[in-house]
Amino acid sequence: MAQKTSSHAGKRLPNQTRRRQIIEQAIIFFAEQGFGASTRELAERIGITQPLLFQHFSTKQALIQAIFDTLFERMASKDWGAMLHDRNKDLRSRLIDFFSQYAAALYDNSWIRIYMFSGLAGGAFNRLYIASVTEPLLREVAVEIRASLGVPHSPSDVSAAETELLWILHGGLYYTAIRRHIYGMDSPSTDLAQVVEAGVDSILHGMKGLAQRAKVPGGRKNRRVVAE
Amino acid sequence: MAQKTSSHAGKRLPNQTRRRQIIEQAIIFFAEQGFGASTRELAERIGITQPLLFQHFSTKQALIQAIFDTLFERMASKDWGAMLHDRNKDLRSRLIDFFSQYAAALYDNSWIRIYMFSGLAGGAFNRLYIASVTEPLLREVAVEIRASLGVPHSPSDVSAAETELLWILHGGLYYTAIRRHIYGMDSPSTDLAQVVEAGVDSILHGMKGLAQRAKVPGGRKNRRVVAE
DNA sequence: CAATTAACTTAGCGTTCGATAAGTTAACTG
DNA sequence: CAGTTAACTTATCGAACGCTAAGTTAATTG
Repeated sequence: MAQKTSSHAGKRLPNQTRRRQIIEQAIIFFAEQGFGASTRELAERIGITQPLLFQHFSTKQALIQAIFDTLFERMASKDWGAMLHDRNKDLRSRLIDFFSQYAAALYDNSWIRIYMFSGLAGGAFNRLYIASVTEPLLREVAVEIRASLGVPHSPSDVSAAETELLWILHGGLYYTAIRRHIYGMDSPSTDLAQVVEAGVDSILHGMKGLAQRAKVPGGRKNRRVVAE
Repeated sequence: MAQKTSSHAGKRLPNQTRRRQIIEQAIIFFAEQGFGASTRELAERIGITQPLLFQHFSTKQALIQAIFDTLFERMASKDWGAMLHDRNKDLRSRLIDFFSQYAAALYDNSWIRIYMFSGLAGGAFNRLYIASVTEPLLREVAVEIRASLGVPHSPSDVSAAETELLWILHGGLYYTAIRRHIYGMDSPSTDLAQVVEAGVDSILHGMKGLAQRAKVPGGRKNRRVVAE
């Protein structure tokens, strides 16, 4: 009764081709509906019957795992680091470029919604991604900033406070994308580039403060002062 | 097998008391499991039978709506604005206090998880909350910062770019909480207060920059009064 | 204490879910 | 072109879902 969504009708596809097609459509489908959505509706959208899904993936969870593997591979294989180390450009331009492109990729291709669904489900996917992609990238950023400030800039020199500050920028851009594309709030008057620019400038100043403060041993651990 | 979570066993409760108990437990339960979780398991956790839920809420969706109403009321009734306008403290202290407490409240009481589930489900809850709570608060923050910079500081003077910069800080803190409490990544070496402090300092600098360079031509809604 | 009310339970309905088994047919091969 | 393989469908199972109807029992009232 239901008709296929694919370009031409019920062709038989080689095993691996069909498998890849299922994964690609499942990424889009589960990103929209969440992992609780039914395999029947997914199959209908692909234009196949539901039991065929289980000939390529033993369980629904196995299909979801294949989605994670695919997305992880896709994001981890990109080379954002190169953009950061291009010394032909000044640091500020490099950072703006890096964060602009990284922020754009974060939303693209259903990544952000799958990522949020996964985090809420409690699996290890997010921790794996953060530990092996995001954290190293932010550390590279911190190293570049420290280098341009003329302070020691081996990876071990980066303080936790500096990393956290970069996490604020990263998370802020992340949340900006969520607000626009998940919550459906459009901020019409500013574009992403402008936001990234202002964010990078702010964080650059903050990093400078942290780096200088770190030189002084026993730096300021000020508690809030409610004074008078 | 499962025993009631309440203090003492199967007492009969007056209508409104039971209703409130169900809502409170449902907040915790759905925050953990998502709205796809079953009403049977919720009932078991409360220590009642499942059909009793439907004597207080006509449908599962009605219960979820009651959760939204309760959480919205709880968050919107707090008076964070007062903290911002306390001129006995300097601006920086006020901002650090404000963002510290707001960030703490964001995670507390299952708020952040319910909020994320809701956003992904596509309802109007998040847009409503942002428009009536978050946006006004950030605008108040921007007004206070502009006031301390000696530039025009009526609410209409706040540019979109300034709001977006504050959104980065807000989103960054939000995402920090997510990372710690949803993804289960603990950043042991820094506490939230220190992160807020660094973030506020960075954003204060960024806001100063934006306010000064505000008369860039080509801006859409930028009717800037600043002369220079 | 008997009668009434209201809180709560027991039993079960129709539907949808993930998953399986068996049968069908398109595509390849010699 | 017959035979084999592999891609795909039909039909269905048991479990879990939201929700309902009818009965039971604790608390209240005169």
